[in-house]
Amino acid sequence: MVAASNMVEVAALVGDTARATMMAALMGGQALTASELASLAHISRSTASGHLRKLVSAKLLSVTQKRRNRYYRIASPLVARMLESIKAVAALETPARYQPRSAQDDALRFARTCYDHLAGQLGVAIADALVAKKYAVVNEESGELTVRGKRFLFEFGAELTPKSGNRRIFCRACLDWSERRYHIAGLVGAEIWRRCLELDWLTRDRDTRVVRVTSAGQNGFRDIFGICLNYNRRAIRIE
Amino acid sequence: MVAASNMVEVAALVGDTARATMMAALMGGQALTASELASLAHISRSTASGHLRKLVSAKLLSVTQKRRNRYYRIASPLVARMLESIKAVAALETPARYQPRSAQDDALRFARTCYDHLAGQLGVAIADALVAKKYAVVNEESGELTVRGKRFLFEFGAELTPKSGNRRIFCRACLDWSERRYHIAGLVGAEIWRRCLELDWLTRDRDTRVVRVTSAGQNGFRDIFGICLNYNRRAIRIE
DNA sequence: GGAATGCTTCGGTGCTCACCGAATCATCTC
DNA sequence: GAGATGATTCGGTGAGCACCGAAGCATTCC
Repeated sequence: MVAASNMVEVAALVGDTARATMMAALMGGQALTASELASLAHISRSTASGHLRKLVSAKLLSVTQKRRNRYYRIASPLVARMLESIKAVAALETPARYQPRSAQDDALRFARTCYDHLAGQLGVAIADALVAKKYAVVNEESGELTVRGKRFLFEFGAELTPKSGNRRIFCRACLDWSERRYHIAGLVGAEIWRRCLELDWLTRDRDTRVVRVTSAGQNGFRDIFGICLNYNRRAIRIE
Repeated sequence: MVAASNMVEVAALVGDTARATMMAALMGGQALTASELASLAHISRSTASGHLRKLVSAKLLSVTQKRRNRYYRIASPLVARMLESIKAVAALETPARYQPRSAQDDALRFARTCYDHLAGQLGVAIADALVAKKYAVVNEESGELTVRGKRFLFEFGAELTPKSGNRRIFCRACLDWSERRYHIAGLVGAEIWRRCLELDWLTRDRDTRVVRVTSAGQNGFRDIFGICLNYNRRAIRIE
């Protein structure tokens, strides 16, 4: 019924431990360099390079050159969805030993770091809240702060004046893998994250990118951002 | 972030031409024998047997023994969804050459044969219509006709008296792959299909399992079954 | 019981592909 | 320009696995 040829190629690309490990590492939405991916997958740089070339030419990954490094990332939400669906089938195979593991996944979905800013449900909720209050405009691959938004974040304690000589992008929309919606990156995103840590609203897990909300954060997000967090149920409501 | 091991195994299983061909052949929801699958994939029976054993033990396929034959089928909707998502990614890879192919897929989704009865949106709509009018009870892996349902189908022209010595299942629910809902199989399903052909409501495509609705069928399904077909948009509404 | 059919197991062959190290290319720093 | 860093290309090696035919097992028909 189907032209299976391409399907086979795609599945075969995922069906290798080294490649799958690299793609799994990229599932958080972060971009990583070839060397980082090589060491994560425990293979030599040359081998990794070959794998990455195949993955890019099959459009499973995309690559952007930045300075001397080449950053690889998942090419599209479609690819992420595919990897998730494969994972879902794989989870069926093993009886029930991986349930605790999935709790970790849930935590990652709830709140995690992406580079130097927040992602997951919490990251998306913050972006939504800023948009709802007309503090920001966030659409496909671009983001902007309104004047009122700049004042709001200044009062919140974010330092939004770019350091001299720093060409960093001010505000950018970053597609959230697990939510398939946008959260805020760039200097604005980084400063929100920094300030949340400073205020003890959030803490990081050791060795993972999981972010946890303190009770101070629970109150703070509700009072300042109008975001109601229910960590147990992983539900987020914007008032 | 993920235990990639099983994911790799699953993807590697799909990442082989022979296995993928066999699974693609099963995507219609039909069950096929080992020999049929072997010849479809152009491999020897022994090779096919090995592949099928792996696919079953990985729970991608399930197998049921019936008489001398072993019938293989897709193990769960989750697996079907995974294969679809892989196909979706594979379709991205090639520019736009496979668009016409997808029209064929749409036609299969709309109406197709499954063994000797109807499947696809049309098959599911008929099952829904019979349930809505309390002519049938259809739930997981079982189906039943009410007394009024038997009268209705008798008046429709279906011959529901089983031939003597025939142990065929009378009415059975059959999970529709593309719709993820049930359509009606067994003698009842076969007779509905036979009568629709007899009335010239439906025609088959040559060499495929695609079923097309004639204008007589368009009227008939609306007047007798209360099913409104809009083939262009592939939408089905039950009045 | 004997023949036919459907499927699986076994042993052996050959090809594909993941892997590495060394060399090369490209970019950035001093 | 020299040196450092990041990434790729190339040639060669080894292991895994798809494949087949022959033989064996199970079921059904005569």
